[in-house]
Amino acid sequence: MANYALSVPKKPNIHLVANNTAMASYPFSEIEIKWQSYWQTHKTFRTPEEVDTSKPKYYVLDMFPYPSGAGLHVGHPEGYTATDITARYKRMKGFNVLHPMGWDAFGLPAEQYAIKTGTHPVATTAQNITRFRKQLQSLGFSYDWEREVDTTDPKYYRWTQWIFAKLYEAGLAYVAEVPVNWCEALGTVLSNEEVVDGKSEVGGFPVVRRPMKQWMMKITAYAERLLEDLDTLDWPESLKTMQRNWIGRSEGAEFEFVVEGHDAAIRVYSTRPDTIFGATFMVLAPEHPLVVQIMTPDQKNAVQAYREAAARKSDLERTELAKEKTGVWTGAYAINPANEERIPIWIADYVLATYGTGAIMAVPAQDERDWEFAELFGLPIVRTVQPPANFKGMAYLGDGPAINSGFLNGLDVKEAKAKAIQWVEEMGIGTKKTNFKLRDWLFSRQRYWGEPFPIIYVEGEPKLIPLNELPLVLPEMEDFKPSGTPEGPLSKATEWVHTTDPETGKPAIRETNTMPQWAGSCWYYLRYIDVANEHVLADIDKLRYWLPVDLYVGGAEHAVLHLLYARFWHKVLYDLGVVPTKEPFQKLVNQGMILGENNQKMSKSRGNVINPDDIVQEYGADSLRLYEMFMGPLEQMKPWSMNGVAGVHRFLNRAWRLLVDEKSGEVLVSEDEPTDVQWKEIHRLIKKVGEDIEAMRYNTAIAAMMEFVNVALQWENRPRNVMEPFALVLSPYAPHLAEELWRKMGHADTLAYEPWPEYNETYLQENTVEIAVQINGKLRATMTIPVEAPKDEVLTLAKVQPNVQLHLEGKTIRKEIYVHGKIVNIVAN
RNA sequence: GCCGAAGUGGCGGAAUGGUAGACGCAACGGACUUAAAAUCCGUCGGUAAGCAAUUACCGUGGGGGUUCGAGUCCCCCCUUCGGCACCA
Repeated sequence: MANYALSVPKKPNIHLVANNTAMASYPFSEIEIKWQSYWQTHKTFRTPEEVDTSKPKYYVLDMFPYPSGAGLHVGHPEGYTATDITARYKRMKGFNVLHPMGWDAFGLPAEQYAIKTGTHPVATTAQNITRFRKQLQSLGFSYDWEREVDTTDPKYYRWTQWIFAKLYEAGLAYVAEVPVNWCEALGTVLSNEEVVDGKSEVGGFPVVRRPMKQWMMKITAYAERLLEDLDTLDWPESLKTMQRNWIGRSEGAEFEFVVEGHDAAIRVYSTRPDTIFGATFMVLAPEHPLVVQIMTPDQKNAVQAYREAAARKSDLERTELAKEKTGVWTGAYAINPANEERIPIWIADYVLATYGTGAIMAVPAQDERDWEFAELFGLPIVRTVQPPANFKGMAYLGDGPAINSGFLNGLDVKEAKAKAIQWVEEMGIGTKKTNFKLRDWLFSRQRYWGEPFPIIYVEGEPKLIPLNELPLVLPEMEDFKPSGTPEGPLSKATEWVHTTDPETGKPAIRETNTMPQWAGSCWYYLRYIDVANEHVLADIDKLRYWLPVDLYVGGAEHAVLHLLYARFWHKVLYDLGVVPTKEPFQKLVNQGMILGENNQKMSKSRGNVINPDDIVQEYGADSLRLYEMFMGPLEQMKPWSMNGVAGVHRFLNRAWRLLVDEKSGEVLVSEDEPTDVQWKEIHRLIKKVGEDIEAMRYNTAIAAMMEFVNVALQWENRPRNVMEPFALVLSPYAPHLAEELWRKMGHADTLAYEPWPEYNETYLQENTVEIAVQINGKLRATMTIPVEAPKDEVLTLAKVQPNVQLHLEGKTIRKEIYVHGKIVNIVAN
């Protein structure tokens, strides 16, 4: 999950410390510590286990962080501040709010640190969590800390294992032989990220692909639903598109070509069965099982050599490096069932063994890849869709009438497709078929620091351990070094590995792989709802009240994997009746990345990393929160600016001075009845800030508060009826400062549950308004008029403006437009 | 290559089709100060004219279009960022 481990500051930023030692500030440190401890001791943000369910609820979720040794990054508080503002706002609007935080603490860095230093991951994880919690608390986030989850806690991963067991029982978890990146020199399996150009990232040792029995999750069984239900979600359209592409649904037909001289047929998948008359050759994936059977003796050597070369290449090499098409003829022919033509059968690695049937009918005239291949090897090309007259390209993928296609001739693509499918079915050689790009999910990791599988092998067969034995706890180990075999480090815990089957008493061996980091993050949002439940993953009534998550904020890097895996598990749990909703996250927002001051990605090597602790110390948490929101729209990528932080800090100082006399420390509110102008300003602000929070336009709400303070500082008095609402609308953004002002204005309690102030339209109405006067769309004057002034009067007034008269001289007015309260446009020539 | 998002002052960014540049930063001028910091007041897209108030023209990546009126809507193109990458 949110992982900024790579971009870590070790030293404090020098220029930051030197910069603003002399800025006179309100006593932010004192105030922030005071209110943080108040909230903690009063359990201000505790969401009780039993809430008044007649009240509306709001579940605001952050992507929980990986507690790296580096501590918090300024990227974390961006999304966390946004959700905190919304959470605080919703509380004031009378919602029961669930706003939890936890730790995605399994994973590779802790294990690697353990290998390097000999410190157990349990110890480093605990340390890192303590540090992260402290840092988050120092920013004044209104989390209910009694709902914390930690994916490495056996009380938590007991349920991760339980969900795995349910998936296994449902036939959605299975064992398959899948290649891993095996590095002989390091004696370990590497993740794809750890392999660079076919060598290990560490040390540059050769890496080979080696098949191994691993757990897979049958996410493909849910492909259709994962695709369909995207339509019901309030997610960014771009993200939904990414998921749709990832799932990659396509419709076509699967049908057979008979191999000449063999009792065999090649099954192909095509989305363009209408082009079957143009199939001039066939291509099989090199791994296709039929290859060995059909290759002719004189082609045998070439075919075998090609197959071996392909087997040596990694997936990456086969796609990224192989721009040029390659392939070999098998010597065999197939019969095109549409026209009875003999067509050669080739093998080539541009056909993937893992998609469709691992074989295609090649139609070069209507497929760019096939065209390229045909040209390279001099294979025939027959157009079966008539391209437009001006068509200059090679393969033609567009619509047009079928040609050279027997019974399909003259039909457009859509009609021809339907008829071809019908024909294939009538001939009994195939059927209509839907395919997905989505593959099953490789769920095994050859690591120590992850959830153990609740699986034993008895006589080589996998079997669930009884669920009442959960959690199956990770064995204590001193040595986390790779085992030297493709087995994970757990294989070295011999006593743990060798066990007996509690049912039969037979000797059994435990699964030594562990689950991937995704497992724990797939369902953590459920556990927050009922964090201490020892009987079920979470109580169904509580789930019914709180689900779905109303707002989920996190980085776009999880657009596909985490969000797809979590949706998958959620749907499985829905089918089991464990959760009441089809989807977990109703609304989702991706925060943009924060760049360094030089507009580059923050990283240690670039020396542009900003440490939140430094900002808190220098300017206070409220300033950090405010700045993170003021930088620009949440979703956008944007660079850090230390001067910008100082700018919002100055604003908070002014807000403080608006209400507190600097010399005496006395509060400045008066009991005067506010003037019309004062009413208007505060009601306008209440309206603007409320609307902006609802729309997550946090930056413009802050601009409005700045405008308000700038105006209010000019006033001679500070009426309570204006200043109290101001403190309340400021509070979601700068909660410490707002609480302190609220207290100074004489309130004994926290403002966290004060009702959000209401604005009154009558105060917002103006008597006069400034409008623009244009001639032919160009601004020539502005004038102030009574709001209710009728059109004739406004136009008359507009025409007597000196500059307007000047521009109308010698012209004839053709048209006069008045948009009420906005603009006059006179068209003249 | 395909899909998606975005291009506005020196910078971050504002603008229900209706006065482009709110708010903030930086810069510059001034007040306060022995001095500096902090604070406060003011100027701040470009060009030209004027002592000046001001006025004219240009200006939201480029080119067309719709409209009384376009940063905003439509078409074409360019650039940047993100995702996918032989999925038949």
